[in-house]
Amino acid sequence: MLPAGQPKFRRRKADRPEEIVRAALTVFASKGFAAARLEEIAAEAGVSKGALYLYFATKEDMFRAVVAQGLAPNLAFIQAAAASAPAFADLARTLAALLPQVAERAPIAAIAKMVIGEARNFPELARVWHDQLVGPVIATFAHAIAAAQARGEVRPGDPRAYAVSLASGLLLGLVFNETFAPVGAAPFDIPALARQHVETVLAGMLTNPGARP
Amino acid sequence: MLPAGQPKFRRRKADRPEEIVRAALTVFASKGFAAARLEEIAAEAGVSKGALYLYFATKEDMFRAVVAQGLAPNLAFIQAAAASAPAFADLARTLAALLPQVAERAPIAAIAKMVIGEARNFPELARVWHDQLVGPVIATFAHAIAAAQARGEVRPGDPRAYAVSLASGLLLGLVFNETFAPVGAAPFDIPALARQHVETVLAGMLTNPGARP
Amino acid sequence: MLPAGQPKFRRRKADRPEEIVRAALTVFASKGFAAARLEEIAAEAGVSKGALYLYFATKEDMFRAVVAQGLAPNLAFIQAAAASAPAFADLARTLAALLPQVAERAPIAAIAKMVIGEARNFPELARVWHDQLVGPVIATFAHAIAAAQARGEVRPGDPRAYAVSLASGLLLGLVFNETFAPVGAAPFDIPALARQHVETVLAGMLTNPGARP
Amino acid sequence: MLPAGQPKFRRRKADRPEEIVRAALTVFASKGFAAARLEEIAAEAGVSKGALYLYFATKEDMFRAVVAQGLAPNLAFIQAAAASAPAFADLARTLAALLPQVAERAPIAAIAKMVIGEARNFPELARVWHDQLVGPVIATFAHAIAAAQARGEVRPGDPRAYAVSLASGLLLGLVFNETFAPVGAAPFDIPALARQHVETVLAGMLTNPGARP
DNA sequence: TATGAATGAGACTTCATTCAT
DNA sequence: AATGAATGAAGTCTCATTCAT
Repeated sequence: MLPAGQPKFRRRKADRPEEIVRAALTVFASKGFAAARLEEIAAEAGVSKGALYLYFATKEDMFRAVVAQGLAPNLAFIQAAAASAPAFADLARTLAALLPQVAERAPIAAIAKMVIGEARNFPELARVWHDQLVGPVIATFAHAIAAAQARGEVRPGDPRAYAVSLASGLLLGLVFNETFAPVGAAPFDIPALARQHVETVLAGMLTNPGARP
Repeated sequence: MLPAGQPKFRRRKADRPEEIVRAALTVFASKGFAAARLEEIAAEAGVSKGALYLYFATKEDMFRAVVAQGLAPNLAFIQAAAASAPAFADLARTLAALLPQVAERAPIAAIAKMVIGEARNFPELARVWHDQLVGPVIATFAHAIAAAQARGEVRPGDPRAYAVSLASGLLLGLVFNETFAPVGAAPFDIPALARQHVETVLAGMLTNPGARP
Repeated sequence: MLPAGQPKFRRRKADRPEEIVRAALTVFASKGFAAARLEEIAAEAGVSKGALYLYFATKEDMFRAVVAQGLAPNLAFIQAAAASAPAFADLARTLAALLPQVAERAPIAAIAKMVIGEARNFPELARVWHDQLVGPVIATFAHAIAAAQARGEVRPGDPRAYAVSLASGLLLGLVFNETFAPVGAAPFDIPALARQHVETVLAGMLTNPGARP
Repeated sequence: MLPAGQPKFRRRKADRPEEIVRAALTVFASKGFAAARLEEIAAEAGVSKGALYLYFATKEDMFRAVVAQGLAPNLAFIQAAAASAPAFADLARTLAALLPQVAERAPIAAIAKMVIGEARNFPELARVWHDQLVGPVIATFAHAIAAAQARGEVRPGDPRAYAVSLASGLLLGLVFNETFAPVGAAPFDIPALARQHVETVLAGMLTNPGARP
């Protein structure tokens, strides 16, 4: 019952969907889709249960929005990195330095966990993630690696497998921390792990690994 | 109703728990804990819903049994491997050759996916898996790596991180296949991936990687 | 097994129904009909669940048998007592002395509690108990009281109500003990309570109560 | 489906718990706890099954609420009566006149039947009823009776047993009507029964019962 | 006759979704 | 736009009853 024209401290309704998606991410990531309760998401978002239905038709739609929202920023990021295609080793090192920062800011790991965990229940999401993010990233790397092999910089071997090798250390570290740190495991220092892993894999891939930093 | 000769009841009490756990694994692994329906598990096991409760008190107990059952064989396997500590590189190569076979026979990947996905909902399971399997495996490897570093065989660096680097390629390949192959992605050849990954990482770790196979 | 003709220590199958009814009484009396589980009755009777169905078609039949079995002995007892109709006061005193003994031996109170508690669920049983036991007993007493009133021994008043007054003390005492003694209440000494109650009521009923014992 | 003008939802949160308890009392009293079905309670209360869980966490909680609700009014009533302790005989006569009215308005008998019938399944309820209602009432009466004995008004004898004798007629009459009237028995006129019973017992208790009304 | 593993209908309970306010 | 009481379908779990042994 504020006098008209005084919406000073009222939250903008335009922000609501984003707030809800953020809350939903938190709950979905910790409980999984089926075990997540809309009541908890509503509470986390600071709105009523009914309000969720003003922005999303169903719980599934909310989940899709969460997953989709995790896609866009990464897509842009990766494409930009790939477009600037420098020497392959530099690309790898740049990503190894940047990705941990991204992972700490954006909830990539949480969303990836959801995609992996619900892939059987939401195959469209698995498909979208593969077709738009995971597949292109692997292809981009594999392409750069193949080019480097042609130039004699990288040893023979399956370029896609090399791409997996490069990315795997960071991902496994993130998953380990997410899964076991809450039950008392000593967490990994993700940036350090990423750095060591990429240097190690690069040293194993390159024909002339001499120039180690 | 039933065709003659189809006994309505079978009496195989001793076999039932194992059959049910196998069926439960299938369903839990594909749907997750919360989305799995006991009706489906019962159908998969070829028994009635009620029969499940002759062997497991609750759905949660059934899940615990599934996860616990995935633990024991791996424990034995890993301990045996670690006990025979040969030169570090040989150990790594041996495991890289054996693990893909194990992973294809036993549903390690499926169970690991469940542990990761439900870690927040079943922290005891995450704890058991860490304390009894994941933690010891990492520790065993880290120990062997540190020893090799002391002998000058392995370059400086965090031994636990090296252990993660070694294992990560296989695991990421398994997860990729589990997640994206059903939606049309080209699956990785797991043994080949494991071999190339371990060779690459070893080449990057060892001070004198000359002796590549 | 045993050589034929040597059934020495085997329980007679002729006793089974009785044993089961006894066990059923115990369980029904403590849990009520609906909350009683056949498994518990079977365990109490020392037989398997399936064996119950060799003697009773359904759980309800078992309950009916329990209630019916509580009926017969009491019927005979009461009719014998009424047949010998001496001076009314002596009848009352005799019963007041005998009934507590009966109540301690036979589970009248337990069965009565069941009849009262399940009267809405098993109206036939309530009807049988009323028509064959409770009604006749009240009628017998009311008849004797009316005769005593005609002889001037008992004051004016509703004979049926007088019958209720005479019986009520014992019954309430039994119910109190059954209900509240298990939760720590000091139980009543039933024979003493019955004696004092009957003497008190008689003293209030009789025109010349002088001859108190 | 619904006739127009019949709102599907009513919003009466404040009234609901009371309505539900009333409905639950009806059903629990007629069926007993275990045999009562929530669907029937919901229908009786005019709400959906799910709505019950907005106000009570479990069926047991609902039962507890029903029993507890039958406790408070009686407590107040009895305490008020005992506080005004006039000559003992007057107290007894006053209660004999009042209690039947109370019993006809409030469902004391129904709730008492439930407490008795479920005492073994819900010992806490039996304990609360004893400690807060039945025990104090008996103690209050016994105290008044002992005082009257000290003044020479009441004959020797166990005061607690006298209290039971006084109360028993009314209670047995109520139970008889509840149990056997539905199957065709002639019901007792409860106020008349209570009056005659109390006068009879008083006449038997008092040393000088001359002043009979 | 006796067993007890197995069944399946039915109960309690949860929660995504609706809608009067 | 927002609320939250209310719904009802669906899930977990219980247990009287059946039947191969």
